[in-house]
Amino acid sequence: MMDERELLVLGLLMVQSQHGYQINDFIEKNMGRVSDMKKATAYSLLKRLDKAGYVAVTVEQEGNRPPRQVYAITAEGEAHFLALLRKSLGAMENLTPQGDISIMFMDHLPVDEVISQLEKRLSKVKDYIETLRTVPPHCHNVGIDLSIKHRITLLECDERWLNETIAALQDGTIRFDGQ
Amino acid sequence: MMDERELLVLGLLMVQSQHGYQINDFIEKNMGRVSDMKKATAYSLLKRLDKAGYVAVTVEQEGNRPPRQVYAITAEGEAHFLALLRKSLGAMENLTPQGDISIMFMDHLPVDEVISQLEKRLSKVKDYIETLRTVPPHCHNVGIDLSIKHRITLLECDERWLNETIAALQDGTIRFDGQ
DNA sequence: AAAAGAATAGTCACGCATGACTAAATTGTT
DNA sequence: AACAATTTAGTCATGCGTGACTATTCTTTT
Repeated sequence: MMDERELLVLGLLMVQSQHGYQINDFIEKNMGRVSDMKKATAYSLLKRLDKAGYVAVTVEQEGNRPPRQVYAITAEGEAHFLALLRKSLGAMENLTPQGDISIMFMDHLPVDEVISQLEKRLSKVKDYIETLRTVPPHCHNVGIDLSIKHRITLLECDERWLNETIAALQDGTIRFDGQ
Repeated sequence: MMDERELLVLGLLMVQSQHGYQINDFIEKNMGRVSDMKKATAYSLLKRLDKAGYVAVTVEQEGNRPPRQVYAITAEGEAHFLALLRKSLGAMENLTPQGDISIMFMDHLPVDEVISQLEKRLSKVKDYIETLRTVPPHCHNVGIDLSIKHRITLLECDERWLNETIAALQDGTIRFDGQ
């Protein structure tokens, strides 16, 4: 989890040196779909990466604006980035997915309420798939396009599962104990 | 994320009062598949829930063993549990899945190395599906069985995606820029 | 019976993540 | 020209999560 954030920040610095605000801005605007990292976290991560020697900081004065820290990846940083990348590519994500705990305990609510909540979830999933579909293809970067396709594929699978589960709850194929 | 852990602990207490060790033991052994919560976290969560009035603590002395805290859910705790459950059932999980950052940056590695890492990932996914398939059905609790089926469904989808992606990388349907 | 190992039941210091805050410069408004 | 709003660029206190540690009891082994 922490590794992934390190990977993301180092990956952005692999393309070009950036200052803290730029990195945060990019994460919030373009990468909002793949990371929920917050601004303060990006800054503290950069500080840690600097201390570890993976990034080099220089201070830049532009006009009479306040001085900014500019972060650039070092040679060790690049090596570290590649090591993290290999490790993360070969690992299985998602060992403990969020949202499944509530499925486990659904028996504690009446069936019709479970159905209406799952319908809410379903409509959110549909909306999100639509949003992802409208992301324009990123020509010079196969990985980004692949990762978006990956997300869409998994969400479509979840959509199917939700539809089937709601149907099974409605027609009584799935029955709660004692209801 | 924190809500899910609260939901899990309160859910366990909905069935019966437990002491800290029992809860942790249950999470580690039976729930290891759905939560990676650690022992110390369970204890600190219980302390917080106590302070919030959602659980009541009594000290129990058994034989000449050291005294144990026994945690029981209160009426407010049950109400809170049901509120969390509704909220979590109706929410879309997994907005930012782990493991996808590395997909985004795969362009930084040579194609054949990407393929071999994805093959590693694929074999882990397959193994995990096998493990989940051997979990015995839990007769009196529809939710638990459903959540396991959900996991398997999503993992099978990921397995298909990995197979397709590896194939596309191998036969050159997907090409890296400049390679 | 003595020592080693495992199970039981926690505590605590430390590190990461973040909401809330600060503060200057720039742009827009009247 | 004066004032407000927005953008830019951070900092900091606080809270959550956990690895590592403590300490007692129970169970084997030798």
